[in-house]
Amino acid sequence: MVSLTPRAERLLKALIGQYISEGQPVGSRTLVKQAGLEFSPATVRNIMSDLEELGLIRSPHTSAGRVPTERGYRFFVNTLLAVKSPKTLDVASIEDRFLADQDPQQLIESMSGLLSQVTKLAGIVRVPRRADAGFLQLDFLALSPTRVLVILVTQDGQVLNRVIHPKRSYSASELQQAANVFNGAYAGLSLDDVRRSLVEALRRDSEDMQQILRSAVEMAHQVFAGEAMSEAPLFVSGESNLLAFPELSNTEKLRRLFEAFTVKQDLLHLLDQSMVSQGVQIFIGAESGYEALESCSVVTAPYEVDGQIVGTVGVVGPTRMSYDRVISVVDVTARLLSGALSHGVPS
Amino acid sequence: MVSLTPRAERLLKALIGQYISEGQPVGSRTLVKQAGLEFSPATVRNIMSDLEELGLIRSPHTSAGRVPTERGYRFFVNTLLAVKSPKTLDVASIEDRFLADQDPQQLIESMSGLLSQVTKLAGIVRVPRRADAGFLQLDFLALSPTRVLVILVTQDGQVLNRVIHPKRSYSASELQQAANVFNGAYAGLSLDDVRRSLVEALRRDSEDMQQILRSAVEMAHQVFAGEAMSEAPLFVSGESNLLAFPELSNTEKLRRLFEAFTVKQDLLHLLDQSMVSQGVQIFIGAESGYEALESCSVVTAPYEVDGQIVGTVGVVGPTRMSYDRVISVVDVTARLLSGALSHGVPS
DNA sequence: ACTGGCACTCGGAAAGTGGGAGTGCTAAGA
DNA sequence: TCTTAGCACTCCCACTTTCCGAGTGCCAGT
Repeated sequence: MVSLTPRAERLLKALIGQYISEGQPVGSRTLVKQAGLEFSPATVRNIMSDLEELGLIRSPHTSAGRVPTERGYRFFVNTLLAVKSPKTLDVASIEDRFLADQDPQQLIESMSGLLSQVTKLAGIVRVPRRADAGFLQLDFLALSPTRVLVILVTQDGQVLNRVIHPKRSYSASELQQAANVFNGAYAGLSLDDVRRSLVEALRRDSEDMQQILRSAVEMAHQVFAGEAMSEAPLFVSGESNLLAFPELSNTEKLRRLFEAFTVKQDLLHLLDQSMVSQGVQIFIGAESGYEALESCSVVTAPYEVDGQIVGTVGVVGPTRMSYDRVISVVDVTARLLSGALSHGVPS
Repeated sequence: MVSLTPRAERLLKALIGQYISEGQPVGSRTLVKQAGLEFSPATVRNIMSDLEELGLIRSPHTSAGRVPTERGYRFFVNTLLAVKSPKTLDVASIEDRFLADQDPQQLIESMSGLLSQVTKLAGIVRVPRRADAGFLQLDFLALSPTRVLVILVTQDGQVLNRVIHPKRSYSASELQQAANVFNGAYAGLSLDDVRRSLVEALRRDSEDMQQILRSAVEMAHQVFAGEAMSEAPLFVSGESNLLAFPELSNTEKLRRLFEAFTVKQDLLHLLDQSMVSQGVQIFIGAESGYEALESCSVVTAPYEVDGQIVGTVGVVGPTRMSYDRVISVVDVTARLLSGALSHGVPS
């Protein structure tokens, strides 16, 4: 890690701050005026020259000012950024969202909208993978002689349902009994394990299985094999906020970016990375490793249920974003979400 | 309605076709060559002049070719467009989507993605308003002593669920009984009517109500009053396809448009309009009445369940779109969807 | 070590230029 | 009377030229 003189640090910080708020290359004169520095433009130029050698800033061309490089941003967030305690206004508007009593699932999904509204950037949220959730119970509900509603509930309160058309019709009590037997047999496993067991059970096709359990397994399998189970667990909101940034108005870049929002693959990988460790993580520009995100930064923070990291919330915006504010917003959102999820949702 | 000589019609049709495929103003010479017309550019110019007077085409400036006006497009789709029977390729790729056995709800929602993929434009779908659906049954499922899962099933197969925290804990059999009583009391109403009845019942707070029904009403009310009931019933997919069109690359217009996709209000109104009558409807440019859609056209078609119109599918794209193809795709999608929904979903 | 001064560079806006595509009009031909 | 060839005209667009100003780097003086 580079180390700078205090003066150079101060300068860099002022420059990045100015560039973030204005979006224009910053010249020595402007910087002196704007930051109220007590030395002259010429001195500033010398220091800038040093910073440029270190790769922290660069000039778009000879007679423009300087703009931060990705490395500059990185240095900035690593060492210069006093993580601001979030504006009370922001916290209040975030907390408001948690007052509404909601399903955990819905609450989590709504976080992307919340983040995009507060930051005016794109909000993203990675929800817990369904397949990893613990199996709580299954129920069969007869809708009509040919249609049965299968309801799958996980330990963390997610609910999945699907209407199936069983081979023969079942009475309500048969269904009840099937559910009971099934729940007894698969209690405590993860959904993924249950799915595997079901496939196994069907493959063996053993005659020794209770008739009623066999029916339950067949019906349940239709739910566990369904695509709802493997759906990409990623939500994005407020993409259109990004249209406001001139540095992203390059049509081709924009296309790539929106493509990434649609395909979700890359973002998902990125969010998976951020789930391995705690606290806010920041991917600046090319650091994410995905071309589509090259002039963007991603700020993420994982959230937990009862101490276990289960997902991530975050924000995507141009590299020129208010890192201090965004970081604190993402951080507090993740914390509040963890809190709301961990001690249940009070009504 | 204007009437044109056959020759003028032919010319207009060729011009619009050419403009749709190339996106450039069309000149007299180009038109003669491209459309293989047997008269000269000069004649074409004369006819164009007439068409311009009628307001069907216009020149962006003196020495450019002509482009269709909205009125021109309107005339085109109204009288010149032989509604092409859809390409077998398109139909096949659409039908493929229906093979997968799905929830009606999911099937409907997936239509927006389907339409956007097939047309390379933005696909939209208005799903049936939950509040209008017929109430089929309600069930209570104890998850834990303090949490009860309420499952609401409508006659058309939609399922809505929510976890609530009742004041006191109920046994499984109590819940069962409560559900039975409730279902008996409210059978056959629409969800909206049920909701109203519940509010009423709670307000009267009558002592003469059975204790068990009263509990059921209280718990049910939490579901019926929830925001899930009033959620905007509109899905949009493939917005990013629209970035490919140069005529929409104007950043401000684009912002407006994407804003409309996010807010949904305006689009919803538009789709509501299209639900009143059968068959494909087309809103060209300003015809929609919404500024955000000013250089866009919207093609919609309602879909039905058992002869009742319940929602709409559609496509949003630039006014310069392949109306023939888009119309047939939207039409066949709506038909296939109606079909799939009406005789149940075979597995 | 800092600063004022100064020559230099370069991008971007403004103004000028030429070419080409397309038009409208007119007059001649079918 | 309708069509067409010819022609003058218009106007955009792409290209160059010019000019200005912001900003730099360097040097010499404090």
